[in-house]
Amino acid sequence: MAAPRSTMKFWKPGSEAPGISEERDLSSETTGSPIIFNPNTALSIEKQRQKLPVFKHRNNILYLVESFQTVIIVGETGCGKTTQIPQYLLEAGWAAEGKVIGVTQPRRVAAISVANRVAEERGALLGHEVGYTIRFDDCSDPQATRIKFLTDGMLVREMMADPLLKRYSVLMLDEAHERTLYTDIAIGLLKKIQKKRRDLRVIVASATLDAKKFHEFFNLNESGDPNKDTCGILTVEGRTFPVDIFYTVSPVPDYVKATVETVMKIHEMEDDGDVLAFLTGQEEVEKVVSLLQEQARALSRYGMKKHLRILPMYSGLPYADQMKVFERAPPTVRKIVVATNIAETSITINGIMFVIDCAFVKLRAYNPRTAIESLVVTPISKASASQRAGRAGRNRPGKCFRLYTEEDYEKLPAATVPEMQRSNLAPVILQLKALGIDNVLRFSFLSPPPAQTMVQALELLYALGGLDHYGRLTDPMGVRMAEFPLSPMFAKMLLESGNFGCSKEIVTIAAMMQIQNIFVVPPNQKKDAAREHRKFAVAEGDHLTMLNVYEAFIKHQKSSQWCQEHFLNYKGLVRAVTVREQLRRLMNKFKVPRTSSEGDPDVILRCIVSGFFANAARIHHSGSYRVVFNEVMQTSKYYMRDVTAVESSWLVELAPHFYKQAKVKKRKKKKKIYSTFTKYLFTVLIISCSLLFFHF
DNA sequence: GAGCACTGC
Repeated sequence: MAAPRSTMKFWKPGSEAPGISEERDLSSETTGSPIIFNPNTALSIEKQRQKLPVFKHRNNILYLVESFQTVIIVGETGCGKTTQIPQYLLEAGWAAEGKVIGVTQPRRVAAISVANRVAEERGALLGHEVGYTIRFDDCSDPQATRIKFLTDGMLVREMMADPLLKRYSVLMLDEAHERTLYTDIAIGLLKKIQKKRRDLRVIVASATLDAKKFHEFFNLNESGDPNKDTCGILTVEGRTFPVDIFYTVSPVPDYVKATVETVMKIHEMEDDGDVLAFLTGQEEVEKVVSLLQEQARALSRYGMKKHLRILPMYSGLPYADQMKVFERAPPTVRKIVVATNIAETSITINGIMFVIDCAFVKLRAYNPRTAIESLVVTPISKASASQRAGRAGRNRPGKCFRLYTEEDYEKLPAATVPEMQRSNLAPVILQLKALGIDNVLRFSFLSPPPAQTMVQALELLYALGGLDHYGRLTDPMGVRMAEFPLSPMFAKMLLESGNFGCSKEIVTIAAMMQIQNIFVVPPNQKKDAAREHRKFAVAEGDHLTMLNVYEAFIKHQKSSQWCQEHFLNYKGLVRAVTVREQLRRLMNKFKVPRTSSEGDPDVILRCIVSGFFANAARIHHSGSYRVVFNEVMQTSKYYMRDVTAVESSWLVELAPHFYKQAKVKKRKKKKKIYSTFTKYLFTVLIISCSLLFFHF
């Protein structure tokens, strides 16, 4: 038998431009050397700063910020915009008289690492002149901090206390092209603030593709005379290496198999360099990893000099396993990272020279008709394809193998649909209302969401009691709901828990439901893990099961050893403790009585229904058995996440207007509530939950 | 009978 050979055929289009990536090199910023105060180091930091491409544009940037209310910076990867522009502004006096220069990031780690880097460049201790603010971690000083990095979600929160953001002279929205929910909210709100605060400057850092859209959005000049524009654009070239793009000769029938074959082909034909393969989910990643391990074993039997180290990467992977992808492989080993979309923007792995792109991604989608959010495998956008390719050119020239034809590439949409247009908007609308936006339908959205989704959200908020029938925020219920850093259903459940006599338990359940992957299932220990997990399971459902897990964790002194023995996510549980504390503080603020159900599950379940009544499903034709759920996931089938069985009479009792409405209106309306579930009744019936066992 | 892209407050 010969060593396995690949049959994958690729070709490289003659005119294809190298892959362009829009992202900053986060890893080099995080691994920057520690601060050493000697003149040589200071000099070298200064020299390093001057070598960055953005330095040439320093005066121009300052001129633009002086002249325009908004400046769009098209900053390519590695140009230094994130770390340098705030410092230029500081040096030019934009942080005088106690004002602050704010820079937002979509992700927490990015906010921390960039703040670290800038503090280091200025020879400052983090948290003084340069600081950051993320949830649970405020490393800034209200008096001393001049440059503040924060998550965009945090900026929106700050607007609740300071609607005109008076402390800030300049706000820079970094990575705006990613179009996360909170970046888009911040953008809309900043435009509104700018009309009242002519002195406030906004800098939007974006990729080429979106620059024009941002410009049109922020430009308040209606005269047609470009001299009166209030928004300017500047492009700063980046510093990346060229990436050769290869397409398959013909369409690929199975990208999982094709990924394996392409990895082997690279290993066989190409020079040294690590490989990064993109797939859509955990299952595909593990499948490819195990197929590759088989192939690698076969290869080693033939005495190949170079070995393969195959590593999976997805967010549900235990932390220690995730860290393995960042370890440098010895020269005799080629590292193969098989990852989900986490590797597209959230993490950067050094040393990648080859990228394999399957052309798909799992994205959240929202169906306003059924009010169901789901995860759907979708073709990626051209912007995404280019971002993936760019992952091969960070340290030296690289190659990207696309598992699709050039013709199919041309058919991909230019950009991914912004999150704002594919999410449940109830949390967004509650926030906007709390920020004083009365007419949310007329809010200046950069990309307006579907009207039906807005109406759906308004209806839900009304049913929860957060809005009155004029659509105004209710006081106190709506006002308080908006203050919780949770979705409105959770907030309602928490605020009602005192009345039900179970606030102690409910606050734990709410905190636990914010943590993903509480239960760890290592692929090679599935049975052991399931056995341990079953010990926590209760018949009532997932919510009480999670309560069990949390209470056991506390009982065992939050021991990481204990977590390991029971296949529980230690870091997740520690986070649940912190989240719980924050929620508890808010509940104290709103004087929600501290009560305990003292072991009676019914009050807890009724309280859950008071928040989640809109997420009710019947799981049997007889209609006698009902569940409430947290989320619905659509993969190959529909799955519900975090399910608990409830009495159907509770739904009518605890949400009379919601369920009466369904009865009074025509049959059509009634159908609307249930039909989505009855279709796949059997799926829901059998595979609906993580630990709950239904006995039929 | 056995699944879950990725963030964020």
